[in-house]
Amino acid sequence: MGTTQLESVQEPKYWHLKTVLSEALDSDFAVGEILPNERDLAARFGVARATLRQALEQLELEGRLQRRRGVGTTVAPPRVGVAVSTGRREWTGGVGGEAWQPVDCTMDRAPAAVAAMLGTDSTEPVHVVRRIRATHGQAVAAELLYIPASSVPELSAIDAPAGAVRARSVLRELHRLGLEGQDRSVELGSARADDAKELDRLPGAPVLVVTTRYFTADGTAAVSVATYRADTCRLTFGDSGALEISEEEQDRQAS
Amino acid sequence: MGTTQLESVQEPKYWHLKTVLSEALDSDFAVGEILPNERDLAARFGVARATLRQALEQLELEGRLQRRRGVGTTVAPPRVGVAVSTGRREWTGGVGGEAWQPVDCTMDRAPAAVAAMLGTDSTEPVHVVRRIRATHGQAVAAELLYIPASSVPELSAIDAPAGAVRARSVLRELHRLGLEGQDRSVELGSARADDAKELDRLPGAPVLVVTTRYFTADGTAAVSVATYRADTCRLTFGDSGALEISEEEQDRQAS
DNA sequence: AAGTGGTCTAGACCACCGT
DNA sequence: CGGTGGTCTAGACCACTTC
Repeated sequence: MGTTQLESVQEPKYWHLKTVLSEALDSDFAVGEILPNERDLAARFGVARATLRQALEQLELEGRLQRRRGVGTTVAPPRVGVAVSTGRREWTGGVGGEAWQPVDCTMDRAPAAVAAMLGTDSTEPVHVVRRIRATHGQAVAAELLYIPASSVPELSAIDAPAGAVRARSVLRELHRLGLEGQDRSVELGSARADDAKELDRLPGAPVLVVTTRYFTADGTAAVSVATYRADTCRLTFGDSGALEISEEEQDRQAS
Repeated sequence: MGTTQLESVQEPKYWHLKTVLSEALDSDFAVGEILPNERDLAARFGVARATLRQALEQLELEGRLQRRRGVGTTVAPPRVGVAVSTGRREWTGGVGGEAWQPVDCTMDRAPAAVAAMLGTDSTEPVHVVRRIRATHGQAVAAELLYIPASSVPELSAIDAPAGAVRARSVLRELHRLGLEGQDRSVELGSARADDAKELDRLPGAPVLVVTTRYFTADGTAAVSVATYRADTCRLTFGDSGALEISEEEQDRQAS
C-alpha cells in the first residue's frame, strides 16, 4: 500500500449513524412511533449526544423524523404533496382541507426585494394580506401577499375594518382584475419568527420559500411570498395537462 | 458563570448572532470577500466556536455565505435563478451555459420509489442516464434519469458503448417518443455522496430534489430525479405564458 | 508547515411538555 | 415535578487547501 490512501475512506460518525438509523426506521419502526430519547440513543451507539443530534437533524431535514421539545422524537409520516399549480381559482380557494385561510390584512411598506418586483417605490405602503394554508388539519404554509394600492383602486375608498374580513375584500378585488399569468420561484430559506409560530416550528426551521408574481396587462399586480414547511411538504407542480393528484387519491395511497 | 444577563429576551445567542452578521454582510462586505476565520469571529463575539458555527450554518443555508474547508468563509453572490420550466426541448438542451450535459449511461435497477412511479417491476433493470447541469461555469444540479427498456424499444438491439455516447442515444430515443406532459415535485433533501461530489459539496449538503415524471399516451415513459444545490439555486417555473427571465437579463441585473 | 473549516467530546443549563 | 429536546461551552483532533 505504501503511499496510497486507505481504501475505506473515513466516513464521519454522524453520517454512518444516520444511515444505520435510517435503515432502522424502515424496518423496526412504525409511523408515529416514539424513539428512545437522545441521551439513551447516544449511549447505545457510543457517541456524544451532539453527534447523535447531528444525525437526527439530517433525518429531520429529510422528513423522516419529527422532534418536539418536551415531547420526544417520533417517526414522521411520508411528506404530503402540496399543489402549487397554475391555480386559476387561487384567490377563492375551496372549502376543503386544501384552502388558504385569510388571517389578517394591514397596510405596510413592502420589503425592498418585494418592492423591486412590484416596480413601486419602496416607501409607498401596500396592502399586506396574511394567509395560512392547511392540509389534513396541519398548517403547512404561511403567506404574505403584497398588493399595491394602485392594483385595487376600488378599495382605497372602502377602508374596511382590519382583519380577515378586509383580507377577503382585498382578495376579491384582486380576483376581479383578471390575472394574465404568474411567475414562480422556489428556494430554501429559514423561517422567520412570525412564520415559525404559524407553522408550529422553531424560528430558523428550514422552509421552502415560494415567491409568486401575478401579472395583469399593466404589469405586476401583486407579489406573494409563501413559506412552506420543508420537513413535511413536497411541492407539486401541474405542468401541461398532467394529471394532478387529488387529496383523496393521496389518502387512498397512504392507507 | 453560565448566562450573562443577555438582555431580558430569551433569544438564542446564535439567532441574535445570525442577525448581527446578516446586517454586517449587507453593509460592510462585498460579494466574494473573505470573512475572518471562525475562531477569531467567535472570540470577537464572545461565544464558543460551536455557537458561532450555528449562526454561520444558517446563513449558508440562506445562501448568504459560502464555506470551504481549508479555504475560508466568503460572502456568496445572490442565488442564481435556474429555469425548471415546462421545457419542450428539454432533451436536447442548448449549447449555452444552461445545458444539461450527459455524463454516463448504465443499466441498473431503479430504486423502489422510482419503480413505483414507472409502474414497473422493481427488479427489472432500466436505463439510468446521468446528467450534470451547469450555469455560469458552475455545476448546479446532478440528475439521474430512469428509463424502462420498454420505453425505448429501438435501443435494446443497439447496445451502444457505455458512457456519454450511449447516454445521448438514449435521450434521442426518448425525445422521439413525443411526450405528452410532465408532472413535477420539489422537496428538500440532503445530497448523497455521489451527487455531492458532482456538485462540489460535502455529503449531506442541503439540496432541492426535483422529481419529474414524463408521460406519453401509454403512461409514464421516464422518471427524473434531479438534485439542485440549495445554497446557490433559486428554481424558477414558467407558468402560463409568463415572461421567463433569460440568463442575459440576469447578468445585466446583477451588474 | 500553517491555516482553514469539519468533526467530536463530555459536560452544563434552559425552555417546554406532560402528569 | 421529571423527562424531553434546544442551547452553549471549552476544549481536542482531523481533512483539506494553500504556500
